[in-house]
Amino acid sequence: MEYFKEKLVETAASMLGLPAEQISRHLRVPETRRGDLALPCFPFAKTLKKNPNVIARDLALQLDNMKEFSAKPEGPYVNVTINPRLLVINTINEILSKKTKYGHQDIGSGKALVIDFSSPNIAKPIAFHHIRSTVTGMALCRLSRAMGYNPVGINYLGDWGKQFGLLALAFKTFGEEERLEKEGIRYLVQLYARANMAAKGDPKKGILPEQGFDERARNLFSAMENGDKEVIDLWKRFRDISLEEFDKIYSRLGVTFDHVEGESKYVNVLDSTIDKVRETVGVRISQGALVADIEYDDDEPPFMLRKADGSTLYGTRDIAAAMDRFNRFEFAKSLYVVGAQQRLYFTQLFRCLKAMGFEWADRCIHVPFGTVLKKKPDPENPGGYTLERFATRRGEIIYLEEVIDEAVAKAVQIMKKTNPELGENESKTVAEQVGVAAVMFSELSHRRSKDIAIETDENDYILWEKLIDFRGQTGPYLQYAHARSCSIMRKGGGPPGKGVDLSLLTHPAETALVKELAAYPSDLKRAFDEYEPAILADRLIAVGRAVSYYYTLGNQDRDMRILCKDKKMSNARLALVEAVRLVLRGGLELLGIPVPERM
RNA sequence: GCGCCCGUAGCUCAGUUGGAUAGAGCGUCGGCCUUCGAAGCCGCAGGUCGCAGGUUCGAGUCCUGCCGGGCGCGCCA
Repeated sequence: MEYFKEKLVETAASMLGLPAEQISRHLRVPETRRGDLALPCFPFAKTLKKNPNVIARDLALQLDNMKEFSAKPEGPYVNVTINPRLLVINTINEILSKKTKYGHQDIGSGKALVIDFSSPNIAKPIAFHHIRSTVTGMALCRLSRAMGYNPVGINYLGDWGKQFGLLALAFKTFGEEERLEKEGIRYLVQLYARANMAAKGDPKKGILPEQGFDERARNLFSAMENGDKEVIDLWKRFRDISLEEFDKIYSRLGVTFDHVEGESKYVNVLDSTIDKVRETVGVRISQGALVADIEYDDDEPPFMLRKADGSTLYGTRDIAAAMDRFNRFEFAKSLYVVGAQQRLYFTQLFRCLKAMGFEWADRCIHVPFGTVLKKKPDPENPGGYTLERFATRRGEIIYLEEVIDEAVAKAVQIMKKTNPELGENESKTVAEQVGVAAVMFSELSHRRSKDIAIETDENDYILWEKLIDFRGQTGPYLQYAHARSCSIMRKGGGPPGKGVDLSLLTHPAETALVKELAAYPSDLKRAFDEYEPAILADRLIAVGRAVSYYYTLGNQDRDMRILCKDKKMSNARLALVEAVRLVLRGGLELLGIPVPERM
């Protein structure tokens, strides 16, 4: 496809005497019935001082004479159809030779691209909302590798901060050793909820905060920062318990990191970090706290480095971490896949780094995403609904593990009916893969900026059938399309060797399918450029749809089957299906979604 | 109150950075299993693109003002 676009732009540019860039900016994909590419000529009318209809007519004439295209003017548009024979041959051959690396590029030329993602807080379980940063971050790692970067995935644990003072205090005052031993992280959640209650109370329920609890927690965190052994030992236990729990989920999701490190890594350099800020941008005391003296908008809260009680905040640790990352990796880009709530925070962090004189501050990019909300029926407005947050501080939480389990259970159920002949082992593996795909893909199929609403009934019971679906635009749908392509390849004896006549592929369903494949590379690039894996997900859905339709043609008409009587035709179709298989597989792998060969 | 994000079919979302008659999935209804895998395919119905102005050859897309929702706005991360 890129070849044809370039060819078109090149000829148009030389004919009109305009820079190629100006042409390609306006090149469009029109409605399918009009052709494959379209060039509106309004934009050139002014500079060339010619009637756009005339420009279109002349251009169409020229393009129509080339072997690559047929073209006709329609008013001020040139509609171009790529020679289907060439497009089919060109696209399929390219895929077959590049395999699952089709569409990959080397714009990164091996430079490091740091991705800070997942980054859960210690002592809290991985909740459903963590799916966002985790899956998006993983996909961005793989996408950046496909674009020639060397990704450095960092799981930057929230393993330092006041909440550990709170938690340690809770454990010391009313913790039960046996329960911590047995229940692990789930017990920590309860402790945390109880600690929060003690510290802040619950105005809704009329519960008052416990006298002095919050202050004692704060003191305990200060003690931690000063190296108090008893608290630190406790903290280490909480951390170990958490990491063990996290690993279970990461391995189910197939998520890996190049580095797992947390804020605690920087406790020893906090003073020198603050000194560095002081020397470069300056600091001042504001309401007892130490803040960075950068430029602020009106009413903007200051960027805080040290609280009035002397303990530090995450901002200080993030400055240290950013410096450390640049020193270690000399990154070309450094992405922070973190919720949109922290937008203001990150603009301040980057502004501060920039003011400190680090030119690489411009390479730091916050990749934000929307919030996970609860959507439930509105009792005051029948038929309507309300959106609210999950009250994690009160212990209200959806465990990601639970969601995956639910999806896997559903996959098991379906597979009992549809594919009972799979052995027990494979069946179990595949059900896991399908369930995981359903959960992961539902995240990857929306633009990051959208909030996610989990539907519940009026009693907060999750409507699982709305959350987990295997039909339509889903992960399992793509896995299914892929598994069928594998099945056909198995029955057809694998991809054909040399001497395949791809020019036999002239059926509209075949050329339509090839066009979906041909659009893959540019969408891959765009998915990376916009840090938006959903663009790739959409592309794969389009391929899946086109190939599913194509398969179905063989139901009515045996001559339309891939494995038809005509050997030459069959070989050509096998080549096409192999190309589809490679694209689906390559694309799903980039999204981090498992790709079973049967299901 | 101020700032940022979102608002497109009953629901969940696309819409290639300003181009032609706004597209998918789910759901509803109706079809296709003597299947190269029905987790599939086809069809019908469903839209004042939140509202009102503006910019121009052209606006779902840009600007302004409203409306609705989300998020943020100092010692949490």
